[in-house]
Amino acid sequence: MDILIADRAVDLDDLADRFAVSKMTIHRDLDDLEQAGLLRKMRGGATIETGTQFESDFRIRELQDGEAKARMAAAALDLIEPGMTVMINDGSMAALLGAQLTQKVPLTVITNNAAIIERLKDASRIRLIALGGLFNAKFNAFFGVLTETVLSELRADIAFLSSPAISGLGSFHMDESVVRVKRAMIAAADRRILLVNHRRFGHSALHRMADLSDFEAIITDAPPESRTAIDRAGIALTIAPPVRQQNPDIKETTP
Amino acid sequence: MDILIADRAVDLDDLADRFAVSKMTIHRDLDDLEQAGLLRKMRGGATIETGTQFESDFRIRELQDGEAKARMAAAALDLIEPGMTVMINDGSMAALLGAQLTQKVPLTVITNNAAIIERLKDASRIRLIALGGLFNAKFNAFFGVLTETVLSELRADIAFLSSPAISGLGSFHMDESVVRVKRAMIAAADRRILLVNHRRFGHSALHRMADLSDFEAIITDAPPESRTAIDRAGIALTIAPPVRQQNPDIKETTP
DNA sequence: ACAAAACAACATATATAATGTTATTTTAAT
DNA sequence: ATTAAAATAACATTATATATGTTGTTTTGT
Repeated sequence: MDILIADRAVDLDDLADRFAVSKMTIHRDLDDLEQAGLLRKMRGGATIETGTQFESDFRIRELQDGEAKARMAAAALDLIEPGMTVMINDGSMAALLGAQLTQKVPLTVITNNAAIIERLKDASRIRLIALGGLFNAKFNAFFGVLTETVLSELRADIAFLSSPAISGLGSFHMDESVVRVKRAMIAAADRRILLVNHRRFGHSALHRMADLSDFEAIITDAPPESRTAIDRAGIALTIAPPVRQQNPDIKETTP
Repeated sequence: MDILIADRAVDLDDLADRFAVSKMTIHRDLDDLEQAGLLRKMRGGATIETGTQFESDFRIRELQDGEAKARMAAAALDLIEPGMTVMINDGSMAALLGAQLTQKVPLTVITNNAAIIERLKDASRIRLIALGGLFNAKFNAFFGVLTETVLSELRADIAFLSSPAISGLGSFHMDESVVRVKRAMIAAADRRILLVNHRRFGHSALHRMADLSDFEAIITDAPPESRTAIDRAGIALTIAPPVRQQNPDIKETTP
């Protein structure tokens, strides 16, 4: 998917070559991704599915930058102590962090993220408070008035938010109902942390979600260039640097 | 679990014998079941978990009477028309009905049942409103103040409730927070239907959940004997009769 | 103190999933 | 219509995950 997003199209023979597998395997994998609606198979390769603007689909996003996300999740995990009440929003980055919460039990976890709910349901020593609401398949989470109402009655020690677009010192989102829930989370938490992938910098979107100064810290894998404005504004920045692919002992950190 | 429910206790050596496996395998399996809270390991065997009175755990129940449940679900489904807002509570019976809701789309479904949420998440033409709350692993659903609060702001055309204990003209439940959510559902629906397995008749429990007269109809697979009192009280009763086990073409109806 | 039971650690077996191979069918360009 | 590349189907192979068994050691209740 990374290659496909970068090049808009991939060649089947080339993929078989790169990954050192047979063409049949590539065929099967592309079939699966087509089935999931992530690409369109063409004779000799595949192209990105039309309508999938800038990697906006969560199913694509969760296949991207797995390594960097793991680093960011680890950095976020350092801020969590057993006994805390932790709030986490929608998104694949958040889902990854959510899955690792079992390392910090006992914990109370509040989330509208369906992936996290499913994952933590049967975890021991985790009080799981699911935020209900109207299910949104695109973001794989629950939103709406119900969600916002419930959030107004809750309080968390720390909230982890993520954002698809960072521009200047603001965070943006394309969906109004998502923004409202994120804002409700910001209002319901004592400490607020923003998790943001380097790809998100320099993008904007219709709705302003928050100012970066609303957050106690920002965890990112962004390269130095993107961060100067933030540094200047004096916002704490934790960097989980993108990992050099050639390093063989990376894999041990992926779960 | 069947043996355990029948005999109240099982012997480890005996189990290894019956299933023709090593004692170590029995040890491990019993460990898993203990972990799941279904039994208590004792030296030389296991006993049924205290508090698990009469097969009360949903994980046990969902292994029982699959066929009768399918019939009851079908009867319930007849009451649902496309376009309705349907509310469904916790329980394995309810989960089975929930899974079949895709046959009546478009539909708005409101539920606190984790199995139904998971199942209907990616169903098309179903607006899924999940009731949040504190996750309860025993009942595989969400409960608590949050759930009740949210329910007070919702309204459904029809609600399907289930009950673990029917005694006389009353319905009972052992868990207070479950009762509160079920009551909130009763209050939030225009029409109310009770689904009740024949095993549940003649049992009672600490908390009264509702009077049978609160329901427009009761769907059951109970034999005539259990129902005389209900019939006399003039409550509508739909019977989905228990299926004769010897019929080989039963299985095709189980999903 | 001592058998029986429980457990841990490793070995083996079984089941499941992923990948590869080969033969056959489909496809697009001539 | 012909044909070579690509796609597919069916089966073989390999890898991985899961379940079970074995052995030796520790714990437990009498």
